[in-house]
Amino acid sequence: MSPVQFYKCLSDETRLRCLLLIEHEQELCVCELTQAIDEIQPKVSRHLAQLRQCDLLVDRRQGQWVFYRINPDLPDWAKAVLSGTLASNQVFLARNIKRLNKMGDRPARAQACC
Amino acid sequence: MSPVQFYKCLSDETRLRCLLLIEHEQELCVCELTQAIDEIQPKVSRHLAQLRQCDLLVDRRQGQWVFYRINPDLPDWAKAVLSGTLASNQVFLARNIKRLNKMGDRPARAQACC
DNA sequence: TGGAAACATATGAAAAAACATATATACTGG
DNA sequence: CCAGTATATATGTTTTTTCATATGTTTCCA
Repeated sequence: MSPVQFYKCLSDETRLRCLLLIEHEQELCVCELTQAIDEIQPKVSRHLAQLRQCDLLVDRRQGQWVFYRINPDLPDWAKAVLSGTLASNQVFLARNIKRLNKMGDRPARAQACC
Repeated sequence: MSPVQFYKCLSDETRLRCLLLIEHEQELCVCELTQAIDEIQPKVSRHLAQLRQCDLLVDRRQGQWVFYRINPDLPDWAKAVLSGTLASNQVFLARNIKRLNKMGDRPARAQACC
């Protein structure tokens, strides 16, 4: 993946918040992200699709939910950018994490399986 | 500086090449960058101005040249992103470094001063 | 069992906003 | 004046957003 394309993905506020929240929580579904960043669902869904198409995220469906997580095959330098950015920008995400934690009825994760 | 704004700066090919070249060389003037990335001067100048306004670069005039370098006051996480990206993307820059090295009549740096 | 209702997510299409570019022109110091 | 650099404007392109709607999944009850 080209570094320009990678940084384009991080250069939108909605996408960056989604990525860092997922980095923080390991795995989140669309409705959790929608709630956490307080945007309408189609907007979130579109940005997630873009991140998936660029191979920054992978998804899995579990029942009615689709869970997204960071693509484990991302190059190390890109993973390091994400974890470093998360570690040094807690303030940027604080409001979103608070909203996520206040959310009721969060879908239960099934174990990865088998 | 907000992480979104920072990554917006890295999300354009011209800007990213300029930044990484400067990271690699410590300091470069507009004409060197113009030569290295093979773009017209106003285009390079405009992107450098943007990087300066966002506090990613600082400049100093020396005679007829303006030299740019990475802003030493950048937060550590941002510096780490730049150096990590440079270290892992040599291929991306190879052509530009070659062009820079083949350039004749490069302006001499005066010592920082005094 | 079948079928509707409720929920989660994705997508098509159109409008709005943001961005990058080229050309021409202006500035600045020697 | 000249070389190097910066800026303004107009233009074209990409990106983002929104609304409406489609698809897929689960629940529940006749």
